[in-house]
Amino acid sequence: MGRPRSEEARRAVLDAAYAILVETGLGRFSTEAVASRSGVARTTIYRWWPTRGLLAIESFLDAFRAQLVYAETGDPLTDFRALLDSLVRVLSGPAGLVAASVMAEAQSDPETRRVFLEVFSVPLRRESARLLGRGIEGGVLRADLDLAVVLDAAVGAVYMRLLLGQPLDADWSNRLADTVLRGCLPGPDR
Amino acid sequence: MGRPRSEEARRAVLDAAYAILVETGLGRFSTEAVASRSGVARTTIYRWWPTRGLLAIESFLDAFRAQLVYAETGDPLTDFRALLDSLVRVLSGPAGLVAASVMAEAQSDPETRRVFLEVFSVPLRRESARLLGRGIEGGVLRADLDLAVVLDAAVGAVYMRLLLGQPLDADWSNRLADTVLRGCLPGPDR
Amino acid sequence: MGRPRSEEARRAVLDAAYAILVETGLGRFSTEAVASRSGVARTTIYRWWPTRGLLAIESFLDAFRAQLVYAETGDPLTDFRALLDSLVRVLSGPAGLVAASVMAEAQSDPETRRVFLEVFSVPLRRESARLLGRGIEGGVLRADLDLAVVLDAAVGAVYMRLLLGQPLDADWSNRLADTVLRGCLPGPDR
Amino acid sequence: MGRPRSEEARRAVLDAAYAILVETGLGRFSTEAVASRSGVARTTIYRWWPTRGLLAIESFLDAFRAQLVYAETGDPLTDFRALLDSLVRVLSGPAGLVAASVMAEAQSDPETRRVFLEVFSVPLRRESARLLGRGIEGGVLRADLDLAVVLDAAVGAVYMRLLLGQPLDADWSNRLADTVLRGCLPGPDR
DNA sequence: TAATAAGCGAGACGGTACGTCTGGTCTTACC
DNA sequence: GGTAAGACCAGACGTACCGTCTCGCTTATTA
Repeated sequence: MGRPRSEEARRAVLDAAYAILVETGLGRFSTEAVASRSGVARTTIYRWWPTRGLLAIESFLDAFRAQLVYAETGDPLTDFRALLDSLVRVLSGPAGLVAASVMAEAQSDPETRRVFLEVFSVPLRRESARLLGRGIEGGVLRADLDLAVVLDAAVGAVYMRLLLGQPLDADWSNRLADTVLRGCLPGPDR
Repeated sequence: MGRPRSEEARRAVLDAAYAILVETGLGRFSTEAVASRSGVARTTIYRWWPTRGLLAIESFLDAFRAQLVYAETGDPLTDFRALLDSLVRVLSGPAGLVAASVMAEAQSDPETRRVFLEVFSVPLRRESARLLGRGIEGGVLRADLDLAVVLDAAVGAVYMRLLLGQPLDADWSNRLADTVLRGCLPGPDR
Repeated sequence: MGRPRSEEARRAVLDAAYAILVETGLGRFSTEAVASRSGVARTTIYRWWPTRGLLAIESFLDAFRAQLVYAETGDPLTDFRALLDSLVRVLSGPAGLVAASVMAEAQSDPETRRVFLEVFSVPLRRESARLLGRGIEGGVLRADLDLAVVLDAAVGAVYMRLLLGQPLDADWSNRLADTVLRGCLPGPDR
Repeated sequence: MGRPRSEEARRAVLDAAYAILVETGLGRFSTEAVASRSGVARTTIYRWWPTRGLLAIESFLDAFRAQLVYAETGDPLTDFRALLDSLVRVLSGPAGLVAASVMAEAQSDPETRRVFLEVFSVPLRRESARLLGRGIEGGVLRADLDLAVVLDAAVGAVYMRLLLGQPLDADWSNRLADTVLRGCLPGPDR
């Protein structure tokens, strides 16, 4: 009952949060700043986003979702490359700063880490694993592939460059895919 | 001239900073807390460590240095595995939490990022690259290896698991080395 | 709109400020000390009293007001003596220390001086001048009295003894009135 | 034994202290500021002037002494007027700000008050009292004069205007002398 | 003429208080 | 019952000075 939640306020908060993260990073990302920028009262923000981290995550996902391409050409290797490339492309833009902010926040707030894993990291891994799995089934990838570790290496490289502030671009993304996939091809142990 | 810097105070500050980062992470890592725990005056801390991040880095390096093994058996691949394993072993302990804190801090303080890169990341890469380079010279690794990307993948995987709070252990470290090195061996492009 | 100001907090601050000034003088009169003694947050104090001096003045006036007697017997000379006596009596007590503190503070803060003049000094002079004016009208005081200077002499003597830490008592107050008024009586220039 | 005190340092400190008090008042009068302005080490200042107040007093007296005229024309009333005028003239200049600062400091430091009384206030009163005393002896002033109170009124008026930031000039000084002396002349009690 | 004792500049140290910023919580009025 | 406004307590921020404490260097006196 009572007055329904204001969608207007929700949008204003998420937009302001995203903008602040993109423009100035975590440093100036305070409830105070979001409130003043969005014109929404601080109390209202606290009501719906109990912690800074959760607000950051939501504003990130909100902007990130649907930007990631889960294309399906039939060729698992091509699809995997495309997925990696898509990830890199998105993270090289403003959303990258927001993602990095969320990971930083996660270091001091376990709840933020949990939600980040759950809503972003795990689904991404699941999809990637599915593609590689189809490669195995199709015989284009080694049957004894250590899937988890391959994904750690591929995705970890992206995260690392993001967090260290090193450039992410399509060329690098291709070289990453080359390097990772080369170890996944079938063939004799040399 | 003037009164010489107190080595005692320096040690107390670094120890307290390290302990706080290990025990409670960045959340409670304030100059205030370090001062009160170390018994050193807040002004003294500011005199030597102008920002939180630099204090975190120094306390991390101080504890990290010499824990990392740069062994040299003559076999570059074995040495590379040992280095990776050593990195994982150190980061799986308390120093890992401190490293993660520093990386988080680096997201909001460019100076922290710069120093972290300079004093930790770059030297580690340099050493790793040297080992792989010797493998190429010796013919046990492909001549056309994309060294930079291989290191991104190997080290990135470690960073990622660290930051996402996922376990780092010797078994995983070995599997990571297996996976990474497999793609580096010489052989026909398949 | 918004939450209304807490009268409780206001009282606690003024009382604590007054008590500190009385007990230890300006030396230990810090926002910090008032906050800790009153139990009111430092930020709340800053919200309402932007400077130390204004807080001191308000706590002084708050305690001083209504202690000063503006009696009216019909005889202006008697009333003037009573006013002077009343001033001396009040300033010889705890409020005297607070008044002295405010005057000291006024030496380094023009705003404090301005407010002190406006809310304390000027009204006191106005009332005194009114009494003496009625004496002139009634013919008991010289018509060519230099009112401003007479008040400078009468009130200045009180201020001076207060600031130099010399005793203020009824006997002295009477002698002061005698001395000042003697020069104000009508009579031939001798 | 040992190295003798540096007169150069002493002068530099007193000059700097005086200049600071004149230019910015007590607000910026810190040992730090005096040290940095004078080029003398902070420790050296503390060696010779244990408290702020004593430094202020010394720098004041140093500049004030000999500015005050104790002329002696033979006519005590004229001499008294001259003394008052001289006091007003000196205090209306830069030394006035310094004197006011010292009195302010005296409110939080009893030692400062004691020394101020001893080296400035008491000698001034003594000289003034001597002049008025000669007036009584000569019969130009009432024999039953309340000397202490007359001086309180005369000097107090000057102090008060100084501390309240009100102008001190020769005209006012003459009117003050007129007003005060009028009550001191012999004649019937009216 | 060397030792020595005090003065001095430099600058670190443990502290206190500053005035500001932000975090969360609360209370009130309005919608 | 949601929302805006804004007060409240709490506590960290980075800075300015405080008064004390080593230091190493300088300068007279005295042995």
